Amino acid sequence: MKLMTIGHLARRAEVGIETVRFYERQGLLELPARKDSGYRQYDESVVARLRFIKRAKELGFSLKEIKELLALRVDPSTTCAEVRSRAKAKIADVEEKIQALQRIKNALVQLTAVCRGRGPTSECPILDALDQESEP
Amino acid sequence: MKLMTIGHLARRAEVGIETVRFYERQGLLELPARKDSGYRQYDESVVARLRFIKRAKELGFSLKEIKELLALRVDPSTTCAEVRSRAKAKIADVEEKIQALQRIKNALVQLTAVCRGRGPTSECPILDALDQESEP
DNA sequence: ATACGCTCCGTACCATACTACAGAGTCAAG
DNA sequence: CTTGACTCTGTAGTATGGTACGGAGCGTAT
Repeated sequence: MKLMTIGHLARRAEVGIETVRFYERQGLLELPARKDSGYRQYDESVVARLRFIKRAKELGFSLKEIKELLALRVDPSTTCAEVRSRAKAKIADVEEKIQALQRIKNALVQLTAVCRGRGPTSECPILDALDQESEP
Repeated sequence: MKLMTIGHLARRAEVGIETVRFYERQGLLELPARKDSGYRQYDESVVARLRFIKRAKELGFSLKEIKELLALRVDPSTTCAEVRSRAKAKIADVEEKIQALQRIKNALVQLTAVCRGRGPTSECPILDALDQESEP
């Protein structure tokens, strides 16, 4: 198992070194192994973890929520039923976001279709389009 | 056209009064009409605008991006072609988000399916599930 | 063996997006 | 015509999520 330094990890995951240490303090990354010198040592899997954190952030999840997503697992203090019920709640959450985005996307599509260069449009076309979305 | 005070507006859109004034300063809401007393007067449409801002924020858009979405319209300084090309860029953006959420959702679904109460699971099942997503 | 880059820790600072006053004026019910 | 709730402006404070030092030690290529 090849290990890497914090600098390599940060470059591979496209985040800053300080961000890695920040996430460690926030409990989003486990405490890594250390060399005798005190240098942190990371394995491959942490790259995926960091990329996940990055993507989830862009999707509007807070670090606290991301931590919860990463913690969805069975362990001595968490039963399978608990994990399942938490995961189901997250799924509902994610589905809501998908639907909201879908509505925004449809509104944008409609906006490009309606726009035909015949002069100024309404105050705020995207809201008009969303309106029609909800009451077709 | 019935007008409402900032307090009514805030309650209807489920945001704080201070938030309304903050959005006004940030240019997300137009300067409202005022009574002689200086009280702001809002019409119905601002409720929808605020709700849109609220939802978009939960989807990971910054106020700056939300402002851009609301500004997608033809006016004396913006041609239809410009609006269309900006809208297209936003659509691509939104589609990416939808896909990323879909992957997370699939990973969560898989996680609930795999979890069968046979003791501790891996370090981080959601990342395992996302892995399988990308290379089935 | 030394120079250059990397890493360590701690603390301080930053941007974004609110949230909470203070002190004064407004409105509307009784 | 007063009382209690609401609104005004301006400024200050908070939470989140980083980002940037400073001064020290580590690592390795020449």
